[in-house]
Amino acid sequence: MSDALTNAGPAPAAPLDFIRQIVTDDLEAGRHGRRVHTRFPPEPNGYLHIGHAKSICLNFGVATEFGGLCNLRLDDTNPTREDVEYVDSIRRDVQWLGFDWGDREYYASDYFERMYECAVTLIRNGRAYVDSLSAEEIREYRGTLTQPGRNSPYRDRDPDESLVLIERMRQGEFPDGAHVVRARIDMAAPNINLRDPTLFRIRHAHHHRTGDRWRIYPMYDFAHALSDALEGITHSLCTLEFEDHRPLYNWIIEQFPDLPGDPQQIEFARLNLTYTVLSKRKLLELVERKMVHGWDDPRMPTISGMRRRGYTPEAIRDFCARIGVAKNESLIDVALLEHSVREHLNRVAPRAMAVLRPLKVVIENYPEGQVEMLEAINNPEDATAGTRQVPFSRELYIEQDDFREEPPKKFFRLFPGNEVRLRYAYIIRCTAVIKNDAGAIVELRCRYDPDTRGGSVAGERRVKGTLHWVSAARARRAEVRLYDRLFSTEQPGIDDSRHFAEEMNQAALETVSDALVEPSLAEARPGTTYQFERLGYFAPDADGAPDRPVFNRTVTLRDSWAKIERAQNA
RNA sequence: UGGGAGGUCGUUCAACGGUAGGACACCACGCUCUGGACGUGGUUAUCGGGGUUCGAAUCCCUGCCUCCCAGCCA
Repeated sequence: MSDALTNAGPAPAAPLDFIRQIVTDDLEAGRHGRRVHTRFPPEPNGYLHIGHAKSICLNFGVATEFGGLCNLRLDDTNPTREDVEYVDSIRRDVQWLGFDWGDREYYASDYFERMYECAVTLIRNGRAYVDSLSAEEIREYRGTLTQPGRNSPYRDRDPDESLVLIERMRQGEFPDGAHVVRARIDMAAPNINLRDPTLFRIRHAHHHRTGDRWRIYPMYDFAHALSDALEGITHSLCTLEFEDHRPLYNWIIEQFPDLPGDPQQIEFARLNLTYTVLSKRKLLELVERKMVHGWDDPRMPTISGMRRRGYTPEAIRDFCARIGVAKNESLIDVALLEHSVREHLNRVAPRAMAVLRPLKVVIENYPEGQVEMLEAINNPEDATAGTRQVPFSRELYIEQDDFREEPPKKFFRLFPGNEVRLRYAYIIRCTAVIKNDAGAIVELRCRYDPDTRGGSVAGERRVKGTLHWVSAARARRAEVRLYDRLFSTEQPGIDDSRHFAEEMNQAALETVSDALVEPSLAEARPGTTYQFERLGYFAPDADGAPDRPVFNRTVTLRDSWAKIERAQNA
């Protein structure tokens, strides 16, 4: 990973968000030994998505801005849901986003032994016990939101007896659910998390890292607080739904004052985005029910999906900076994400010409068999990007949308008798329209003006429209996948009278199998996103072959003609 | 109806007792060999009611609305 990119981020710009404000105050007050140490703690039970990107940018951003460190911690305490495939994808995605955790890649499972010892300590101190109620009984004893719970009959079990039981639980002597280790706090607490929360449960399951060494696994609240303390975390940033857990988090931390860290948990609002879902459960369901083609389907809001779609790490980081961090529960307009993507891609994407729905054009007065190489600018926003040669010939293809036999108002493109410029080439005039027996337009006859060649000073004549095109003889056939928003409703799943999948956008993927692209695109490989002029940004997909490239549409260009047309039709 | 949290332009973030501002979106116009980009201008907001204060989005009281919590998930 390059140093330049490592945990890239500008100095914090004023004003500070509330978390950076807290960190600033902590530093000034000399808290946490004047250190800043955060962590990004995903559970490896799914792929990372744009919501995680927010958390990643926050945790790594805060750490580097304040001269601290951020750990990557895989929170792998539930072997029944987790998998190495997810671990690998998480490492890949965080790195791709541009963040570096150095050698601080930790796993909650590395701490199982210590967590076990902590549980034993709590039992010895009378702060925990082994409960032998069933899951259903525990639920009944817990009470309700408005009624206090009741003590379990095992709550006052002799610590020595609990000690024997926890050891036997560990040895695998009991089936799942037979016993559980619980903290002894307060069954009447108004905060349900304090009503003797479970610390360890029995799970006869194979763990992706610890194998079959353990038959009991710690619960989130216990594992998370201890992991933070063990790693010397100072600021433990998490989402709002854990606000209720903070008293328990603090309780656990207080039980073990000898641990290296004295972390404080701070909660912020998770990201919600319009026209998509950002819950691992729902994303997993889409994958498992094969409603999308895997976690990295370009329609998915996953990091890997966005990467495949052609989004850049810079764009995603910019988006995360723009949305800010607060405690308001917000729903961000996906247009903001698309704006960040366009803004970055506009600066860096090499331009090329491609025709999605070809319409043949014959330049009647252009010599048959002649091929002329025209110079095209690779990126008008970047002078260092240079130029390339594009072949021009008598037979071309333009976009079907760029011709209308009967032009609507403000239609600047080609129509009978009208002149347009062919990008980097000549001004042409449409002289005839050729149709098949069914009346469909199959070909245009045009004449060009040799004095208007692109780039030449002589060609100063002005026309309203400029069209992109490809040479019929030299163009390559390509498959283009046109992606759009995954859901057709702003907040899929908000209406719980129907399943969220019913709100999927059936037009989110349209495959164009016979697009034509300029020859230079034959070299295109995944990793670079191109701008197809006047159409949008497109990313080469690994599904493509040299003779059959495949491109994924990242996002369209802003299209003011589409707006005009919509207004006219309205 | 227990506990926790939150209400500022359409959306989102800011304003830390002193002119409610930015970004996105939207609407005009200009510019353009991408109807892209860029430039200029514009519309729109402090949840309601009281109070404190010279002055309140900010402090106090009160009401209303929204979200989260009853996994041996995280």
